[in-house]
Amino acid sequence: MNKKKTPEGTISRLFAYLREVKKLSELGIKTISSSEIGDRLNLSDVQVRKDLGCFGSFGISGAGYDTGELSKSLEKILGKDKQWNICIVGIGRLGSALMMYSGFKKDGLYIAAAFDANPKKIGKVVESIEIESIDNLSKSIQEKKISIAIITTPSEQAQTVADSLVKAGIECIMNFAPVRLNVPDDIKVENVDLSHVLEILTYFASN
Amino acid sequence: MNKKKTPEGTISRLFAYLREVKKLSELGIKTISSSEIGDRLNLSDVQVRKDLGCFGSFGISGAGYDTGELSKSLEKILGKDKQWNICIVGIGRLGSALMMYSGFKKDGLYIAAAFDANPKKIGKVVESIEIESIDNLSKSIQEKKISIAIITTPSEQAQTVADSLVKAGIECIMNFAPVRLNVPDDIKVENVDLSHVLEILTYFASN
DNA sequence: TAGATTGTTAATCGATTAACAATC
DNA sequence: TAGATTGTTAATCGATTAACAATC
Repeated sequence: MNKKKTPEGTISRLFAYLREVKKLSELGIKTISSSEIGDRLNLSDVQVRKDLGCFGSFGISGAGYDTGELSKSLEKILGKDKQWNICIVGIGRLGSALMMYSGFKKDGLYIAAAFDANPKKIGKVVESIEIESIDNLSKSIQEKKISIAIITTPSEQAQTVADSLVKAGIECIMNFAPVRLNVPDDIKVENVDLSHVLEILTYFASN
Repeated sequence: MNKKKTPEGTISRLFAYLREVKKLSELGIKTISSSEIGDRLNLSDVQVRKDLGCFGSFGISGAGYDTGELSKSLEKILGKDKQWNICIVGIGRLGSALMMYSGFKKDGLYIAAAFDANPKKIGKVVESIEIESIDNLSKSIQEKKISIAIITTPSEQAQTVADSLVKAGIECIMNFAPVRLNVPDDIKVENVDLSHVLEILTYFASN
Protein backbone atom coordinates (compact mmCIF):
# COMPACT_ATOMS: atom_id res chain seq x y z
CA MET A 1 0.00 0.00 0.00
CA ASN A 2 1.39 3.39 -0.91
CA LYS A 3 -1.32 5.11 1.14
CA LYS A 4 0.33 7.77 3.26
CA LYS A 5 -3.01 9.38 4.02
CA THR A 6 -3.06 13.13 3.62
CA PRO A 7 -3.89 15.05 6.81
CA GLU A 8 -7.31 16.71 6.76
CA GLY A 9 -5.65 20.06 7.49
CA THR A 10 -3.74 19.73 4.25
CA ILE A 11 -6.91 19.22 2.23
CA SER A 12 -8.52 22.21 3.84
CA ARG A 13 -5.53 24.40 3.04
CA LEU A 14 -5.26 23.15 -0.54
CA PHE A 15 -8.70 24.61 -1.22
CA ALA A 16 -7.43 27.93 0.10
CA TYR A 17 -4.34 27.75 -2.11
CA LEU A 18 -6.49 27.01 -5.12
CA ARG A 19 -8.75 29.97 -4.48
CA GLU A 20 -5.79 32.29 -4.05
CA VAL A 21 -3.75 31.04 -6.99
CA LYS A 22 -6.75 31.03 -9.30
CA LYS A 23 -7.50 34.63 -8.38
CA LEU A 24 -3.93 35.61 -9.27
CA SER A 25 -4.03 33.64 -12.49
CA GLU A 26 -7.19 35.46 -13.51
CA LEU A 27 -5.53 38.77 -12.68
CA GLY A 28 -2.83 37.87 -15.15
CA ILE A 29 -0.08 37.13 -12.63
CA LYS A 30 1.87 34.23 -14.10
CA THR A 31 3.99 32.92 -11.24
CA ILE A 32 4.01 32.95 -7.44
CA SER A 33 6.35 31.58 -4.78
CA SER A 34 5.35 29.43 -1.84
CA SER A 35 6.25 32.24 0.53
CA GLU A 36 3.95 34.67 -1.27
CA ILE A 37 1.09 32.18 -1.11
CA GLY A 38 1.87 31.69 2.57
CA ASP A 39 1.91 35.43 3.26
CA ARG A 40 -1.53 35.83 1.79
CA LEU A 41 -2.95 33.07 3.94
CA ASN A 42 -0.94 33.54 7.13
CA LEU A 43 0.92 30.31 6.67
CA SER A 44 4.61 29.55 6.33
CA ASP A 45 6.23 28.88 2.97
CA VAL A 46 7.20 25.41 4.18
CA GLN A 47 3.63 24.58 5.09
CA VAL A 48 2.58 25.47 1.54
CA ARG A 49 5.32 23.39 -0.10
CA LYS A 50 4.73 20.46 2.25
CA ASP A 51 1.02 20.43 1.53
CA LEU A 52 1.56 20.56 -2.22
CA GLY A 53 4.25 17.92 -1.87
CA CYS A 54 1.60 15.42 -0.77
CA PHE A 55 0.33 15.33 -4.34
CA GLY A 56 3.40 15.86 -6.50
CA SER A 57 5.83 18.58 -7.43
CA PHE A 58 4.28 21.50 -9.21
CA GLY A 59 6.92 24.19 -8.89
CA ILE A 60 10.12 25.25 -10.57
CA SER A 61 13.20 25.76 -8.39
CA GLY A 62 14.18 29.38 -8.29
CA ALA A 63 11.03 30.52 -10.04
CA GLY A 64 8.03 29.36 -8.03
CA TYR A 65 4.71 28.07 -9.32
CA ASP A 66 2.88 28.78 -12.56
CA THR A 67 -0.47 30.07 -11.35
CA GLY A 68 -2.43 28.70 -14.29
CA GLU A 69 -0.91 25.24 -14.12
CA LEU A 70 -1.12 25.00 -10.35
CA SER A 71 -4.79 26.01 -10.45
CA LYS A 72 -5.54 23.32 -12.96
CA SER A 73 -3.64 20.67 -11.00
CA LEU A 74 -5.35 21.59 -7.74
CA GLU A 75 -8.78 21.66 -9.33
CA LYS A 76 -8.26 18.14 -10.51
CA ILE A 77 -6.85 16.90 -7.19
CA LEU A 78 -9.68 18.48 -5.22
CA GLY A 79 -12.50 17.47 -7.53
CA LYS A 80 -13.22 21.11 -8.31
CA ASP A 81 -13.59 20.33 -11.98
CA LYS A 82 -16.76 18.40 -11.18
CA GLN A 83 -20.18 19.45 -10.04
CA TRP A 84 -21.46 18.02 -6.80
CA ASN A 85 -25.07 17.29 -6.08
CA ILE A 86 -26.29 17.73 -2.55
CA CYS A 87 -29.52 16.97 -0.77
CA ILE A 88 -30.88 18.50 2.39
CA VAL A 89 -32.88 16.38 4.79
CA GLY A 90 -35.13 18.25 7.21
CA ILE A 91 -36.55 21.47 5.80
CA GLY A 92 -37.08 23.44 8.99
CA ARG A 93 -35.68 26.88 9.54
CA LEU A 94 -32.04 25.99 9.13
CA GLY A 95 -32.74 23.62 6.26
CA SER A 96 -34.69 26.16 4.26
CA ALA A 97 -32.13 28.87 4.97
CA LEU A 98 -29.49 26.58 3.49
CA MET A 99 -31.70 25.87 0.47
CA MET A 100 -32.00 29.59 -0.12
CA TYR A 101 -28.36 30.29 0.57
CA SER A 102 -26.91 31.22 -2.76
CA GLY A 103 -23.26 30.97 -1.78
CA PHE A 104 -22.87 27.30 -2.66
CA LYS A 105 -23.28 27.49 -6.41
CA LYS A 106 -20.07 29.32 -7.12
CA ASP A 107 -18.20 26.44 -5.48
CA GLY A 108 -19.72 23.84 -7.78
CA LEU A 109 -22.12 22.67 -5.10
CA TYR A 110 -25.70 22.14 -6.26
CA ILE A 111 -28.64 21.52 -4.03
CA ALA A 112 -30.45 18.96 -6.10
CA ALA A 113 -33.06 17.64 -3.68
CA ALA A 114 -34.76 18.37 -0.39
CA PHE A 115 -36.62 15.96 1.86
CA ASP A 116 -38.97 16.27 4.78
CA ALA A 117 -41.23 13.93 6.72
CA ASN A 118 -44.01 16.48 7.27
CA PRO A 119 -46.80 15.98 4.68
CA LYS A 120 -47.62 19.69 4.88
CA LYS A 121 -44.20 20.57 3.52
CA ILE A 122 -44.02 17.94 0.82
CA GLY A 123 -44.69 19.38 -2.61
CA LYS A 124 -43.79 22.93 -1.64
CA VAL A 125 -41.18 24.54 -3.82
CA VAL A 126 -38.19 26.39 -2.38
CA GLU A 127 -35.68 27.93 -4.77
CA SER A 128 -37.15 25.86 -7.58
CA ILE A 129 -36.61 22.62 -5.68
CA GLU A 130 -39.71 20.66 -4.75
CA ILE A 131 -39.62 19.22 -1.26
CA GLU A 132 -39.97 15.45 -1.49
CA SER A 133 -41.20 12.89 0.97
CA ILE A 134 -38.48 11.21 2.91
CA ASP A 135 -39.82 7.94 1.49
CA ASN A 136 -38.34 9.04 -1.85
CA LEU A 137 -34.89 9.43 -0.35
CA SER A 138 -33.18 6.39 -1.76
CA LYS A 139 -34.76 6.57 -5.21
CA SER A 140 -34.17 10.27 -5.63
CA ILE A 141 -30.56 10.18 -4.40
CA GLN A 142 -29.73 7.53 -6.96
CA GLU A 143 -31.60 9.16 -9.82
CA LYS A 144 -30.11 12.57 -9.17
CA LYS A 145 -26.62 11.26 -8.53
CA ILE A 146 -26.38 12.92 -5.15
CA SER A 147 -23.20 12.18 -3.23
CA ILE A 148 -23.43 14.54 -0.26
CA ALA A 149 -26.25 14.95 2.23
CA ILE A 150 -26.92 17.68 4.74
CA ILE A 151 -28.86 16.65 7.83
CA THR A 152 -30.89 19.45 9.40
CA THR A 153 -33.50 17.35 11.14
CA PRO A 154 -34.19 17.42 14.89
CA SER A 155 -31.69 15.33 16.86
CA GLU A 156 -34.16 12.51 17.39
CA GLN A 157 -34.43 11.76 13.68
CA ALA A 158 -30.81 12.29 12.72
CA GLN A 159 -29.60 8.71 13.23
CA THR A 160 -32.54 7.19 11.36
CA VAL A 161 -31.98 9.58 8.49
CA ALA A 162 -28.26 8.81 8.48
CA ASP A 163 -29.04 5.09 8.25
CA SER A 164 -31.29 5.67 5.24
CA LEU A 165 -28.69 7.88 3.59
CA VAL A 166 -25.99 5.27 4.00
CA LYS A 167 -28.29 2.62 2.58
CA ALA A 168 -29.01 4.93 -0.37
CA GLY A 169 -25.31 5.11 -1.16
CA ILE A 170 -24.39 8.56 0.17
CA GLU A 171 -20.65 8.98 0.75
CA CYS A 172 -20.50 12.11 2.88
CA ILE A 173 -22.75 13.74 5.44
CA MET A 174 -22.73 17.24 6.85
CA ASN A 175 -24.61 16.95 10.10
CA PHE A 176 -26.14 19.92 11.92
CA ALA A 177 -27.95 17.82 14.50
CA PRO A 178 -26.15 17.80 17.85
CA VAL A 179 -25.63 14.04 17.98
CA ARG A 180 -22.74 11.78 17.14
CA LEU A 181 -23.90 9.74 14.15
CA ASN A 182 -23.11 6.07 13.98
CA VAL A 183 -22.07 5.26 10.41
CA PRO A 184 -19.70 2.84 8.64
CA ASP A 185 -16.02 3.82 8.58
CA ASP A 186 -15.99 4.64 4.88
CA ILE A 187 -18.65 7.33 5.26
CA LYS A 188 -17.24 10.76 5.98
CA VAL A 189 -19.23 12.79 8.48
CA GLU A 190 -18.59 16.43 9.24
CA ASN A 191 -20.42 17.67 12.31
CA VAL A 192 -21.41 21.31 12.48
CA ASP A 193 -22.90 21.79 15.91
CA LEU A 194 -23.62 25.50 16.09
CA SER A 195 -24.51 25.53 19.78
CA HIS A 196 -21.32 23.69 20.56
CA VAL A 197 -19.22 26.24 18.66
CA LEU A 198 -20.92 29.02 20.61
CA GLU A 199 -20.40 27.15 23.87
CA ILE A 200 -16.69 26.99 23.23
CA LEU A 201 -16.69 30.72 22.60
CA THR A 202 -18.43 31.33 25.93
CA TYR A 203 -15.58 29.55 27.65
CA PHE A 204 -13.15 32.02 26.15
CA ALA A 205 -15.45 34.91 27.05
CA SER A 206 -15.41 33.79 30.68
CA ASN A 207 -11.64 33.16 30.60
CA MET B 1 3.37 32.52 34.78
CA ASN B 2 1.55 29.30 35.61
CA LYS B 3 -0.27 29.42 32.28
CA LYS B 4 -0.15 25.97 30.75
CA LYS B 5 -2.88 26.84 28.30
CA THR B 6 -5.54 24.21 27.90
CA PRO B 7 -5.85 22.73 24.39
CA GLU B 8 -9.01 23.72 22.56
CA GLY B 9 -9.87 20.06 22.06
CA THR B 10 -9.99 19.66 25.81
CA ILE B 11 -12.48 22.50 26.20
CA SER B 12 -14.66 21.04 23.50
CA ARG B 13 -14.67 17.64 25.18
CA LEU B 14 -15.35 19.06 28.63
CA PHE B 15 -18.68 20.35 27.37
CA ALA B 16 -19.47 16.84 26.19
CA TYR B 17 -18.51 15.37 29.58
CA LEU B 18 -20.70 17.89 31.32
CA ARG B 19 -23.72 17.05 29.18
CA GLU B 20 -23.23 13.34 29.73
CA VAL B 21 -22.54 13.49 33.45
CA LYS B 22 -25.39 15.88 34.08
CA LYS B 23 -27.78 13.56 32.29
CA LEU B 24 -26.67 10.68 34.51
CA SER B 25 -26.91 12.80 37.62
CA GLU B 26 -30.50 13.71 36.72
CA LEU B 27 -31.27 10.04 36.16
CA GLY B 28 -30.20 9.38 39.74
CA ILE B 29 -26.89 7.70 38.94
CA LYS B 30 -24.50 8.83 41.64
CA THR B 31 -21.04 7.88 40.37
CA ILE B 32 -19.30 7.12 37.11
CA SER B 33 -15.78 6.11 36.11
CA SER B 34 -13.64 7.78 33.49
CA SER B 35 -13.84 4.68 31.33
CA GLU B 36 -17.63 4.72 31.41
CA ILE B 37 -17.65 8.39 30.39
CA GLY B 38 -15.19 7.54 27.64
CA ASP B 39 -17.27 4.62 26.38
CA ARG B 40 -20.29 6.85 26.01
CA LEU B 41 -18.36 9.40 23.97
CA ASN B 42 -15.99 7.15 22.05
CA LEU B 43 -12.96 8.39 23.91
CA SER B 44 -10.40 6.63 26.06
CA ASP B 45 -10.53 6.71 29.84
CA VAL B 46 -7.12 8.39 29.87
CA GLN B 47 -8.33 11.17 27.59
CA VAL B 48 -11.16 11.86 30.02
CA ARG B 49 -8.90 11.92 33.09
CA LYS B 50 -6.27 13.99 31.33
CA ASP B 51 -8.82 16.58 30.24
CA LEU B 52 -10.31 16.84 33.72
CA GLY B 53 -6.80 16.96 35.14
CA CYS B 54 -6.27 20.32 33.43
CA PHE B 55 -8.61 21.89 35.96
CA GLY B 56 -8.10 19.91 39.16
CA SER B 57 -8.84 16.50 40.60
CA PHE B 58 -12.49 15.70 40.86
CA GLY B 59 -12.51 11.95 41.31
CA ILE B 60 -12.03 9.39 44.05
CA SER B 61 -9.51 6.61 43.49
CA GLY B 62 -11.20 3.27 43.16
CA ALA B 63 -14.66 4.82 43.03
CA GLY B 64 -14.82 7.26 40.12
CA TYR B 65 -16.57 10.61 39.94
CA ASP B 66 -19.63 11.90 41.77
CA THR B 67 -21.94 12.90 38.94
CA GLY B 68 -23.57 15.74 40.85
CA GLU B 69 -20.34 17.26 42.04
CA LEU B 70 -18.56 16.88 38.72
CA SER B 71 -21.49 18.52 36.93
CA LYS B 72 -21.35 21.47 39.25
CA SER B 73 -17.57 21.82 38.91
CA LEU B 74 -17.69 21.63 35.13
CA GLU B 75 -20.55 24.12 34.91
CA LYS B 76 -18.47 26.59 36.83
CA ILE B 77 -15.29 25.96 34.83
CA LEU B 78 -17.11 26.26 31.52
CA GLY B 79 -19.23 29.28 32.41
CA LYS B 80 -22.39 27.22 32.07
CA ASP B 81 -23.80 28.73 35.24
CA LYS B 82 -24.08 32.04 33.40
CA GLN B 83 -26.28 33.30 30.60
CA TRP B 84 -24.63 34.58 27.47
CA ASN B 85 -25.97 37.33 25.32
CA ILE B 86 -25.35 37.13 21.63
CA CYS B 87 -25.96 39.47 18.74
CA ILE B 88 -26.32 38.63 15.07
CA VAL B 89 -25.02 41.04 12.47
CA GLY B 90 -26.46 40.67 8.98
CA ILE B 91 -30.08 39.51 8.94
CA GLY B 92 -30.19 37.82 5.56
CA ARG B 93 -31.35 34.26 5.07
CA LEU B 94 -28.79 32.61 7.29
CA GLY B 95 -28.99 35.36 9.91
CA SER B 96 -32.74 35.16 10.25
CA ALA B 97 -32.65 31.36 10.30
CA LEU B 98 -30.27 31.58 13.24
CA MET B 99 -32.53 34.12 14.97
CA MET B 100 -35.41 31.70 14.64
CA TYR B 101 -33.36 28.67 15.59
CA SER B 102 -34.68 27.67 18.97
CA GLY B 103 -31.84 25.31 19.88
CA PHE B 104 -29.63 27.88 21.52
CA LYS B 105 -31.73 28.73 24.55
CA LYS B 106 -31.31 25.43 26.32
CA ASP B 107 -27.58 26.01 26.30
CA GLY B 108 -27.84 29.37 28.06
CA LEU B 109 -27.27 31.26 24.84
CA TYR B 110 -29.61 34.21 24.28
CA ILE B 111 -29.93 36.16 21.10
CA ALA B 112 -30.29 39.63 22.53
CA ALA B 113 -29.87 41.83 19.47
CA ALA B 114 -29.84 41.78 15.69
CA PHE B 115 -28.34 44.34 13.36
CA ASP B 116 -28.58 45.10 9.68
CA ALA B 117 -27.53 47.92 7.38
CA ASN B 118 -30.60 47.74 5.13
CA PRO B 119 -33.15 50.44 6.16
CA LYS B 120 -35.96 48.22 4.91
CA LYS B 121 -35.12 45.60 7.50
CA ILE B 122 -34.55 47.92 10.43
CA GLY B 123 -37.49 47.96 12.79
CA LYS B 124 -38.79 44.57 11.73
CA VAL B 125 -39.30 42.11 14.54
CA VAL B 126 -38.07 38.51 14.33
CA GLU B 127 -38.67 36.20 17.26
CA SER B 128 -39.49 39.24 19.42
CA ILE B 129 -36.17 40.89 18.61
CA GLU B 130 -36.33 44.18 16.75
CA ILE B 131 -33.71 44.51 14.05
CA GLU B 132 -31.57 47.54 14.80
CA SER B 133 -29.49 49.76 12.58
CA ILE B 134 -25.86 48.85 12.47
CA ASP B 135 -25.19 52.38 13.71
CA ASN B 136 -26.57 51.23 17.06
CA LEU B 137 -24.06 48.42 17.30
CA SER B 138 -21.72 49.80 19.90
CA LYS B 139 -24.37 51.35 22.12
CA SER B 140 -26.62 48.32 22.04
CA ILE B 141 -23.84 45.82 22.68
CA GLN B 142 -22.80 47.70 25.77
CA GLU B 143 -26.31 48.26 27.10
CA LYS B 144 -27.36 44.67 26.56
CA LYS B 145 -24.09 43.22 27.88
CA ILE B 146 -23.47 41.22 24.74
CA SER B 147 -20.20 39.31 24.68
CA ILE B 148 -20.49 37.16 21.58
CA ALA B 149 -21.29 38.25 18.03
CA ILE B 150 -22.32 36.19 15.03
CA ILE B 151 -21.38 37.63 11.64
CA THR B 152 -23.71 36.61 8.82
CA THR B 153 -23.08 39.53 6.49
CA PRO B 154 -21.81 39.21 2.94
CA SER B 155 -18.03 38.73 2.78
CA GLU B 156 -17.42 42.32 1.71
CA GLN B 157 -18.83 43.75 4.91
CA ALA B 158 -17.44 41.19 7.34
CA GLN B 159 -14.15 42.92 8.14
CA THR B 160 -15.76 46.31 8.68
CA VAL B 161 -18.33 44.73 10.97
CA ALA B 162 -15.60 42.87 12.85
CA ASP B 163 -13.74 46.15 13.41
CA SER B 164 -16.87 47.77 14.85
CA LEU B 165 -17.51 44.75 17.05
CA VAL B 166 -14.00 44.83 18.46
CA LYS B 167 -14.31 48.54 19.13
CA ALA B 168 -17.60 47.89 20.88
CA GLY B 169 -15.88 45.47 23.27
CA ILE B 170 -16.95 42.10 21.90
CA GLU B 171 -14.74 39.23 23.05
CA CYS B 172 -15.71 36.44 20.67
CA ILE B 173 -16.92 36.23 17.11
CA MET B 174 -18.56 33.38 15.25
CA ASN B 175 -17.98 34.20 11.60
CA PHE B 176 -20.00 32.69 8.77
CA ALA B 177 -18.51 34.93 6.07
CA PRO B 178 -15.88 33.11 4.02
CA VAL B 179 -13.04 35.51 4.86
CA ARG B 180 -10.22 35.46 7.37
CA LEU B 181 -10.96 38.26 9.81
CA ASN B 182 -8.18 40.48 11.00
CA VAL B 183 -8.68 41.05 14.72
CA PRO B 184 -6.49 41.61 17.80
CA ASP B 185 -4.96 38.51 19.39
CA ASP B 186 -7.19 38.60 22.45
CA ILE B 187 -10.36 38.28 20.37
CA LYS B 188 -11.44 34.72 19.76
CA VAL B 189 -12.80 34.05 16.29
CA GLU B 190 -14.45 30.83 15.25
CA ASN B 191 -14.93 30.51 11.50
CA VAL B 192 -17.82 28.47 10.21
CA ASP B 193 -17.46 28.44 6.46
CA LEU B 194 -20.22 26.17 5.27
CA SER B 195 -19.06 26.04 1.64
CA HIS B 196 -15.60 25.14 2.80
CA VAL B 197 -16.89 22.26 4.93
CA LEU B 198 -18.82 20.96 1.93
CA GLU B 199 -15.77 21.39 -0.29
CA ILE B 200 -13.73 19.21 2.02
CA LEU B 201 -16.46 16.59 1.85
CA THR B 202 -16.37 16.66 -1.96
CA TYR B 203 -12.70 15.78 -1.78
CA PHE B 204 -13.54 12.66 0.17
CA ALA B 205 -16.37 11.87 -2.22
CA SER B 206 -13.96 11.97 -5.16
CA ASN B 207 -11.34 9.97 -3.20
C1' DT C 1 27.82 31.81 -12.43
C1' DA C 2 24.94 33.94 -8.60
C1' DG C 3 20.41 34.30 -6.65
C1' DA C 4 16.12 32.48 -5.74
C1' DT C 5 13.19 29.01 -4.60
C1' DT C 6 11.89 24.26 -4.66
C1' DG C 7 11.32 19.56 -2.54
C1' DT C 8 12.76 16.71 1.24
C1' DT C 9 15.05 15.01 5.30
C1' DA C 10 15.74 15.97 10.17
C1' DA C 11 14.30 18.44 14.52
C1' DT C 12 10.71 20.28 17.27
C1' DC C 13 6.42 20.69 19.27
C1' DG C 14 1.95 19.40 21.08
C1' DA C 15 -1.46 16.18 21.78
C1' DT C 16 -2.80 11.48 22.49
C1' DT C 17 -1.85 7.00 24.48
C1' DA C 18 0.49 3.75 27.56
C1' DA C 19 2.25 2.52 31.99
C1' DC C 20 2.03 2.62 36.74
C1' DA C 21 2.43 4.19 41.50
C1' DA C 22 -0.82 6.23 44.79
C1' DT C 23 -5.09 5.77 47.12
C1' DC C 24 -9.78 4.95 48.28
C1' DT D 1 -6.32 -6.74 52.51
C1' DA D 2 -7.79 -7.08 47.50
C1' DG D 3 -9.93 -4.71 43.69
C1' DA D 4 -10.91 -0.72 41.28
C1' DT D 5 -9.88 3.50 39.59
C1' DT D 6 -7.61 7.86 39.92
C1' DG D 7 -3.91 11.29 38.69
C1' DT D 8 0.55 11.73 36.58
C1' DT D 9 4.91 10.71 34.43
C1' DA D 10 6.96 8.62 30.36
C1' DA D 11 6.46 6.92 25.46
C1' DT D 12 4.37 7.41 21.05
C1' DC D 13 2.45 9.53 17.29
C1' DG D 14 1.44 13.05 13.91
C1' DA D 15 1.80 17.50 12.32
C1' DT D 16 4.37 21.69 11.99
C1' DT D 17 8.79 23.99 11.57
C1' DA D 18 13.74 24.29 10.56
C1' DA D 19 17.64 23.23 7.77
C1' DC D 20 19.64 22.41 3.52
C1' DA D 21 21.07 20.15 -0.73
C1' DA D 22 19.29 20.14 -5.47
C1' DT D 23 18.12 22.82 -9.35
C1' DC D 24 16.29 26.26 -12.36
